[in-house]
Amino acid sequence: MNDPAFDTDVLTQFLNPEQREAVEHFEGPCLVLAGAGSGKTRVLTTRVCRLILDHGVPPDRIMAVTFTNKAAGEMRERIEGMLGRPPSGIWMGTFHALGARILRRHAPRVGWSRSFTIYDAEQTLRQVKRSLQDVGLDPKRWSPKAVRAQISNAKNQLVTSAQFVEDHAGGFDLFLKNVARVFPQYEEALRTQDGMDFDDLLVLPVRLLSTDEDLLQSFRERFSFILVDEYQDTNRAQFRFLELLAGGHHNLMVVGDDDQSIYGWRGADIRNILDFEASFPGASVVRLEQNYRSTSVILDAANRVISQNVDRKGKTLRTERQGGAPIVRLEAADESDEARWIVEEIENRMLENPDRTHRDFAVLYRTNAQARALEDRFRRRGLPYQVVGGVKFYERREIQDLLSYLRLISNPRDRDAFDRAVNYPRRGIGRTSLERLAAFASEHGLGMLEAAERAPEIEGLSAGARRGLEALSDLIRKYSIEAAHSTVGELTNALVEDLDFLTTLRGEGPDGDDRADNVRELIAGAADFDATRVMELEEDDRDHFTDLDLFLQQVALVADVDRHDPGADTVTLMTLHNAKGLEFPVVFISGLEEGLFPLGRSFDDPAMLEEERRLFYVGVTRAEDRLYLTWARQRRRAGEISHSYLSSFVQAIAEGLEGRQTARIKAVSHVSYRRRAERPSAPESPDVDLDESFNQDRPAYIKGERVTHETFGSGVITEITGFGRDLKVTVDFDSAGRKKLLVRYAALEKDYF
DNA sequence: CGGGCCTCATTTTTT
DNA sequence: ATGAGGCCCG
Repeated sequence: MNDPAFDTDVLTQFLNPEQREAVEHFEGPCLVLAGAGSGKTRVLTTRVCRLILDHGVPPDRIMAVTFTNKAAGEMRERIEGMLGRPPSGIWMGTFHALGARILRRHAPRVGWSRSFTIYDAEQTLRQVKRSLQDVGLDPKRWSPKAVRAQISNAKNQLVTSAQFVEDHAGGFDLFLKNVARVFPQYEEALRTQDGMDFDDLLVLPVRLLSTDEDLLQSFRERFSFILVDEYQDTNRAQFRFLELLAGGHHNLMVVGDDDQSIYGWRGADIRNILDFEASFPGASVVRLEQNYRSTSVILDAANRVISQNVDRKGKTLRTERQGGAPIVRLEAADESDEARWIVEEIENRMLENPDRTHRDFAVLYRTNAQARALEDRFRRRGLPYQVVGGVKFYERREIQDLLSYLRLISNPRDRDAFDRAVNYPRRGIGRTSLERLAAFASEHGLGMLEAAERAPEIEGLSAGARRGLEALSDLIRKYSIEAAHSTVGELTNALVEDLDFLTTLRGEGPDGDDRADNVRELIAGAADFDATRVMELEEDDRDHFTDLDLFLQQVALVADVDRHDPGADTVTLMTLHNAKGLEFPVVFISGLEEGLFPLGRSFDDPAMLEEERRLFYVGVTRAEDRLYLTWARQRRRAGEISHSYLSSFVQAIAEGLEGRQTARIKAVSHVSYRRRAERPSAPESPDVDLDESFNQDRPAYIKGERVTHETFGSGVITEITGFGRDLKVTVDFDSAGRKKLLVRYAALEKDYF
């Protein structure tokens, strides 16, 4: 066997003194303030190895919390590489995944079964809607999304529904009063369906650990060493979770960067990291300020940006990579002009430097909606790309439809799954039948599926509906038996055949083939699924869950970034939030316009503006060699064209930028315009009058006039209604027939022939 | 009961 | 512009 001491020397010999100090930290609390690109993953993994090799800590006494499942997987691999064997027994994952894992064992102590279902955002929203209706509130009047946000907020602050009712039921805020009505009903509904929302995965373990002294004790003994990555993005519930687990021994190492705290809107509390030393007295603090990623040009810009923030611990990154290519600031006419330029620039860079491949490039943006214009260009140009996030695979309609069957097989009380499955594919069961079924179910205290099994007893059902319900319940029953001894792959495939799912999809019009492809991808994913890899099961867990249960548990917790494939040779397109923790040789940050980034809503709140600035900082520090900051003078947003000017974030970098313009800008720009666009006198001014050439496409329309539409072709205006931004025209198109169009959306051109 | 048409909101970021 | 959901009619 190897000599452990030798191993550790090898592991630490390339670390700098600060990194080594962190790695060699043994017991007690420790805060590692790790700047971007300072090698914190390396520190974390090396420390885990050192605990195991030098201090003889068994791997199963270690818990490591990461921000994404992917990060957990990578960490596991690196540890395995250093150790020369898999670190079996170590608990590694996101707070949510670890919480779920605890609950998979102990949920019965708080009122759920061990095979509870995890509801994603969509399912949660529909449950909120049902709950609104159940307490007699109109979901059209009280936005289910706002209610959900309020409930989620409360949970992340560890406020129970009872507490919420106490605080708000008698208050003056009508919205909060209504939430106080829905909240308890929502909680109860989830529990009777054996379902949990994401927040429950944090809240319930905390409840479990703070009410069950013996259990807490056993967990504290089990996990003698706890490591947390991305600590700056933890919220109240997560803090409490750590506080409980580390409460006895205080062997807690947290790694984070207050300058990269970007999840305040999700309840993350930057105070967790700023106040760590107060929360855990005697904590040692290590600062990692040596950056191994970026050139000094990029790092200087990053430092300049973040130094404008007040609420921070303060640190300055240094790098040995002096100099570097200048940061390019690009001005484009609109979003497609911007996209076109980015695509061309990537091609040029690749021509110029044959070592560059597509995977070296990333295009980042503030909002998912911006992906569209970019994607458009990439596709047209045939440049390989992958979009991370946006329309999530598991949220696609056809995937949800198919999953609803699997979910129903796994948990027959899943109401949301029932609602979906019963309606798709159509089987002659309509609204009236479902109302009858629901009435029967609540009358007899049954779930919907159980009620469906007793369809023959239900009054007033049509023969067709009765047959349909029986068919559904037979199908689910058949597969429930099947699930006990089949793999998910086999099960899913058989189900798709049985339902004739693919044929149904293909018959649904132009998207049908795409949707069928997605379903096939899901089947392939299910076939690939290897239950033993999802979680290291402990002995008595193995026979407790079916393959299907485990598959669904995993599906519920995968994030978008988890699906990012860094090995694929494609350009990566994603939001700045998703880019956290990643790095690329060449980075484009697009849409750098005041109002978009920073987002307009943050203007009146200094704390929000600081968070936006941290987000920009995160973006800038993703770049290794080259950084591009692009913006467009006008952009379609929410269907409307908005005019804007360069983001104040870019203006703050000021020096050393290489200013460039697209060909289209060069063609129309004049000096007076540019001066105003880059240095606006006041944020509210430069709306409409920026450039005359951009306002010419607002002609007055006249009845009888001929116009051309991009897709409908040529036609004659027959009617004009509304005015201002609601101006509508009715056009008789020569080939497309009569259409009513909103002028501000439809790109109509006057036809002069 | 189901399909088709109309209306409405949507755009901040996500485990 | 686009997608989802609601409403109406066959």
